[in-house]
Amino acid sequence: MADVNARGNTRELVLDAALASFGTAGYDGTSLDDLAAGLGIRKQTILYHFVSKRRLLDAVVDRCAGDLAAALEEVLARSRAEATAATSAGPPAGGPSSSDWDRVEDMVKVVFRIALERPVLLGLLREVSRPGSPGAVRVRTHLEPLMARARRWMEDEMAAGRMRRTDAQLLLLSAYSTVVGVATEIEVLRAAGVGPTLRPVVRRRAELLRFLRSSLDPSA
Amino acid sequence: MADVNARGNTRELVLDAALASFGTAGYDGTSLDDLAAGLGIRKQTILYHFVSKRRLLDAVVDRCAGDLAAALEEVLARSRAEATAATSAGPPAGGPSSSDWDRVEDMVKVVFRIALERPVLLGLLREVSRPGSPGAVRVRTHLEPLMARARRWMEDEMAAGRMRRTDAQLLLLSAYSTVVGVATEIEVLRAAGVGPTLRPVVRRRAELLRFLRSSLDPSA
DNA sequence: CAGGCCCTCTACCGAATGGTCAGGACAAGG
DNA sequence: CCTTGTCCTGACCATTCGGTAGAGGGCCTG
Repeated sequence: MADVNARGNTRELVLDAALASFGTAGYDGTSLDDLAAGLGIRKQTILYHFVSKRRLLDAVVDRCAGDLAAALEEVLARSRAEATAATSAGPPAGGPSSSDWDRVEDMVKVVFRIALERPVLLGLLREVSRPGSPGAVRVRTHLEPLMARARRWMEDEMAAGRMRRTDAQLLLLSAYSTVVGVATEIEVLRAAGVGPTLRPVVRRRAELLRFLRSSLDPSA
Repeated sequence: MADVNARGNTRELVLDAALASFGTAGYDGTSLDDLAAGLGIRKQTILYHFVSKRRLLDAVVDRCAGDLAAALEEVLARSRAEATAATSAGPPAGGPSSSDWDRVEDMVKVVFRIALERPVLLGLLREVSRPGSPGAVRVRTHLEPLMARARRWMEDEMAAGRMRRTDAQLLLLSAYSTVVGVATEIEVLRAAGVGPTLRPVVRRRAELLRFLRSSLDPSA
């Protein structure tokens, strides 16, 4: 159909379409022929850029994970800058863990914002988080370093008394599955005819933040 | 493999295996040949009992929905009996809506118990709640009457002032997607190597109950 | 024993799928 | 002009899939 191909960006177009299809129809439910037809292209072109269907999925996962990691990295850097600015401005004894909490909150917020702005991304995550799914290992290798890093940071903060003691990994996994669960919720709502309502998503976010706060805030 | 076929229950065996496979590998990811091979049976035997793959999915959905409906019906009947017993024992002006709330709580509890005892059932629900999935319409036709009934009941209670006024449908859908989301959470946890921990599920249940209470309890 | 009936099997089919191979279009550069 | 490399395509292939046709066997009833 709309083969608006300005030369050279075929790869990107394929990645976009593949993300959408994998996220909605699933990996098995996506055929390379259909994917190509939707782009006004032949299947062999897809196989030229990405050697196999499996590698195409890997590429899609890689790009999404890259986007996510970049967004997190950015908010992390910004948050860190603000934190140092605040601590250099005021005395370090001002608020013991408020900047920690702000950072956590910022992370949650940016993740939810991405989830809302690019729902297909959540669809892919949901699809790929099924055990045994191809690409499950791929997404794990992407997420594991992030998780490990967050976990180390949290455990450091706990050791320093700026966070309450809890099972950091379980907390992180809980937060993760909340976000993935939002994908389900959006789909359920849409299937029930309810339009893209913001309320439930906001509620989930508030729920997650409250849960995190009650688990982490030392003054609770 | 273990073709322990005591004659006559082939149908049930197929239904069990199909539920497990549909719930984990998905509809597209399930092949009739594999399904049959796992039962020490030929694919044509499956097609004899269930005319087509699609109808097999329908049958699986039907049975699951039947089980769920039966469990709900049972707890509903029991709860109703207790309610009438309580109101006949004490004066009707005793507690205005406490039995209402008990009923809601019982329903939530029984659903979560089923979710824990038969996780495959949740897997199927998760798989089938994807829009465009075959069987999505089937599960909708099963769930819609239940939903409509619950909604009417809630709206009656609201009109009578025994429940707080809210969007009943949105509330029900939120509860529904919470339950489906539990499936995701369990899978995520298992994929991360965390054993079948009870805690997060219990936490979700508490969260849902709190949300429902805060939305419905008139004394809040 | 005959004749259904229920259940399962072997054999086969057409369609679709992921993937291979050789080659065409075309721009860059010698 | 010819070569070279990039990008894309048509023709083809092997496999797998869901589904059909028909035969055979156990079993109950007449």
